[in-house]
Amino acid sequence: METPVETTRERLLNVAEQRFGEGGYEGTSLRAITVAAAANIAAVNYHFGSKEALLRAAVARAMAPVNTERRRRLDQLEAGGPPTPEELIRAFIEPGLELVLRRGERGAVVARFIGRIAFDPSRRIRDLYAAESDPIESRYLAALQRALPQASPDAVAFGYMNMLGLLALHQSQALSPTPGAAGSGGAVSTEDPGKLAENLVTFLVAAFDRGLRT
Amino acid sequence: METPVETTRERLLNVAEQRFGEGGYEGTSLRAITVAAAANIAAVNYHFGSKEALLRAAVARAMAPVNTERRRRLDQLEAGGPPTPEELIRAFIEPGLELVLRRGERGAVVARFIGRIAFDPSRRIRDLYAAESDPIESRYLAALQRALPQASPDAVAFGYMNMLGLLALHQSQALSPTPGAAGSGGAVSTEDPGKLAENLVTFLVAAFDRGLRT
DNA sequence: GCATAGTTCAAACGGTCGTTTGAACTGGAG
DNA sequence: CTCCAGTTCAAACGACCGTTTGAACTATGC
Repeated sequence: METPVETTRERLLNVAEQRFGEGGYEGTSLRAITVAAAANIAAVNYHFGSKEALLRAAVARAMAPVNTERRRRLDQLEAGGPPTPEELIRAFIEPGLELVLRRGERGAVVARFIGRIAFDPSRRIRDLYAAESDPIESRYLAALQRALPQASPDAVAFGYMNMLGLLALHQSQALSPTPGAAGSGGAVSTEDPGKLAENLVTFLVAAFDRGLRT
Repeated sequence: METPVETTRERLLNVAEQRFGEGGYEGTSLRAITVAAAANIAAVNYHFGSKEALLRAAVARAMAPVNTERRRRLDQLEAGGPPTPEELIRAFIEPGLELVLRRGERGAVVARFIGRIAFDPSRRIRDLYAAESDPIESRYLAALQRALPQASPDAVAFGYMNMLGLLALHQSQALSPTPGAAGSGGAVSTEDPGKLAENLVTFLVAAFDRGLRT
């Protein structure tokens, strides 16, 4: 088996999503990234052009398989009869959690990266994430509206935003309490990605079914 | 009416929660804060000691009335019969949204500040928020467990974390879409704080009632 | 051999960061 | 008035930031 040599570009992307996921965009320096990636600082500007362009490339690479899987599931659902709310929620949540958490340690890094960037304090950074999931968003909204005809467009959008936000929070692992905190002794949902996805779907299905007024 | 002269310390706290709420901790410089507050840079270290201590003081001041109101509501609920899940959820959500959003423009700034800090990318910053709402958290968890005896402790903690996360996301206004985005044309929930609180409570009550397995 | 395009490198650029210093100002107490 | 604690100030500290430069290295094609 030939050694799959990682290019400098790949190492930069790998380290970038790890570090950006830990400290956020502003809280992570290019020097910290390039040192960890065993690359020269100038390599960032050579391969990507700027710090923000590096982030953009990392977001695009991380979101690509998630978007592909979501599109595939939506196509499949719409090929059959009109999908139920639960089927639509599954088609959104599971690609975001399972596809990314199932493959060991590295998947958790990618998930945390996506979840953090989605709710970065800076609007400009959040928009980088939004731009990557933009086209599929209106498809979900339309499908949810058809599956929930009694709910107003505002209510559907409200539910969709809550779903998106909760997913991002679990991806970013920001909901796991501080190890030394007074509350529960940890392990809220970090045990098994599959179980987390199942719990989150159940939670959201109940909320969508009876929690969307007007 | 005598002029209520703002002290330098107060102006620093006011501007800090505004700027930290916009750009996050790492993305906001002390110089940006002190210029907007018409104060000298050294005033921060004189009155607070460091940038992080300024943030800590701002978080404490912003959370104080919310925590007080939550305690008051919990006391009142536990004085009567065993509270329902809806009553507990209201006692958590409404102090976080109404108490802070009802008083005009300034309340929205405080809410955004709290919501942003609660999910700052840096663990150390998030812990500053957690430390401020620490003692009341176990009270809520215990009360929720009593109100939902059929749910496991893990499930209750899962629901509580989702509630806390969704509240913070709405407080931070991170769920309002980009003005120019493809999705809904904005106004997901920004219309009226009271309506937002009502929608969020309804959403969460449904999720707690039928969405917590095991 | 030589030329060439692609990549890496050490070093430096100007700028901004949080923090510190020591002097200047302020207003009430003795 | 003098004194003094409390506060504000301009200026500078060293460190780190993202970005740029221009030379050095690498590998492939002729």
